[in-house]
Amino acid sequence: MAVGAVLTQSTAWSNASKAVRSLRSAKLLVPGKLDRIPHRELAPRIRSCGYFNQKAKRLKGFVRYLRDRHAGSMRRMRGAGLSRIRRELLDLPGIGPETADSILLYALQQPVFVVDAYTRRILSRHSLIPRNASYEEIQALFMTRLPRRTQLFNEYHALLVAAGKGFCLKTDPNCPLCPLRRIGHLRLENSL
DNA sequence: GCCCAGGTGGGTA
DNA sequence: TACCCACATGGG
Repeated sequence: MAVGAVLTQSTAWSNASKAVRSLRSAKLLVPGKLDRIPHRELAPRIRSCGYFNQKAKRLKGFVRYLRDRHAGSMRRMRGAGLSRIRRELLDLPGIGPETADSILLYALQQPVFVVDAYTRRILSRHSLIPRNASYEEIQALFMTRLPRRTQLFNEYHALLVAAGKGFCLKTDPNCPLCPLRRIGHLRLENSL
């Protein structure tokens, strides 16, 4: 999940998932292996997700951090505490807030809301946030209004992505699972 | 052939 | 602070 979070940066998941499968088939989805493999061998492996030279460096930066700070163990990393891990991740080159929060939510099951381009676009077009709202402002919007539950944040993010892609709304505007209907439950109208 | 995709960081004004 | 741009491939 952490590798996928880096590889999908500004890239369709369909392309990132090919790169993840390539790493898996080569049995490289192991921190120690990624740490030791030379850049020149790693980069071609993840070619399909684009920006492969940058992303190879970012992956190696992440596993080096995992090795040095958390004994190479995602389990140990998880035990280190949410705010500390988030700060550490943001200090890594090529790991910004969305990638850091994706790792926290999806790889470490921490209750953190992931804000992506779809989230920003949807809220902005419904005048729920100003155009220049910061990542943290948007994140706080959700985190102060929803129960802090990993599974709930996970589902909300998935629904926003679905809404962003135009799923559901186009096919059935009355669908009870319509993402925008769910977001309406947040009572965001008076926020920010 | 053109446009865009679930970012990030460095450069410039 | 606010843009602009490089990074790069694959699919519609």
